[in-house]
Amino acid sequence: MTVSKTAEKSSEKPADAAKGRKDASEPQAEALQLGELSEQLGYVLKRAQLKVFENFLRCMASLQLTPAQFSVLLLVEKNPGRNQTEIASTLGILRPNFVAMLDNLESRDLCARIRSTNDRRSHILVLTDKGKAVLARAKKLVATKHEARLNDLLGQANREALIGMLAKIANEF
Amino acid sequence: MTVSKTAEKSSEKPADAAKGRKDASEPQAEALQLGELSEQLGYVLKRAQLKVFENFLRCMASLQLTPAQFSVLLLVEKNPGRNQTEIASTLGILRPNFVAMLDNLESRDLCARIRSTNDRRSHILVLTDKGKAVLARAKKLVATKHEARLNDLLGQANREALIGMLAKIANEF
DNA sequence: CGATATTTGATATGGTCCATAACAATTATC
DNA sequence: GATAATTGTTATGGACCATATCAAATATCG
Repeated sequence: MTVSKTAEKSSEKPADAAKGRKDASEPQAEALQLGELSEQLGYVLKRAQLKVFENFLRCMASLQLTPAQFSVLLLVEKNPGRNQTEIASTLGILRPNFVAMLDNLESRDLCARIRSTNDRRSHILVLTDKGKAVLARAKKLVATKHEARLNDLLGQANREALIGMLAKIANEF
Repeated sequence: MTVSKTAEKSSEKPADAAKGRKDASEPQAEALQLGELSEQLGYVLKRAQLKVFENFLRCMASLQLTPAQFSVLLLVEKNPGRNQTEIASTLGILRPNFVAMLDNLESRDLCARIRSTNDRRSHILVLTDKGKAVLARAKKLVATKHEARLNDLLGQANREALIGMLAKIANEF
């Protein structure tokens, strides 16, 4: 799946569908049974991921950062001086698709491509001062408005357990 | 993100990138630090979801069913006699996008559209005999080859806890 | 050294999924 | 009975993903 750009309109709520479900009375077609679907790993994973990305975009509305862009800034900050191929492949982004993404970040003066002196084919990536500042603000927003919501919902211990299990799936499944 | 259709070529491994990382010696650019990324809910969720969908497609290769198609068959089986709007919106699929999906399933004789006698605008959805048979085989494949893998990886208790937390996120985040 | 192969960033292109607008047929509403 | 709403559908555009290909630069190896 993918991130919807417009973050504001959820348009179609997964469960509870088709009718506004007012009060009582009225013809009211009864709700559909999800059945085994609610136990399917892929189904619930996807739904959760969509909700999380949606919330992320809302939290980042003031900074106009998508999850993918945020991950690039984070990785470049943590690993300054790496080239496009290294950053992209670490994030699972194919090099051709990374070009437009960098064009965007560079045009907003958040990061910069610098020709490497060792290997004049490659572009070294670094965050600009503005990029560092924006990333700092983004981190705070994510921590206070996004990740904090998980604690409210699951509790600290469960949140950590969840992240751990997801990481294990991502790495070993 | 989305499901890659070709299921076989992972092409870009997320972590451990850019170099085959043979033994030792050689210039060997050291691995990048993921840093805070590995603690980001959205990042790890997305990565896990991709891996799970990838594995799902491999398990279903013999039946040629995508996660989305599987969910449609499951829902139609559980709720026979519903129309396209009801099934689609329950799954979070927009009606226009559901048309081609049904065209596909119907052309493979897995499900059928039946003009409703009550409301001649709507199409009632049902599984064909072949659809029921295929779905039965799909369920077994998913249970034995897909979901079972979660137990091997996390254990029964953790698996149930994970599904529960993801469902909670999907519904309440 | 020099020919060949490889790597890097980039472009072009096609596929899939997602979202909106609009339409004809049918039904609901008043 | 005129108007509004609903259903399935088509058309269309955007975002994301994947492959092939290219020029420039570098690496490899005879």
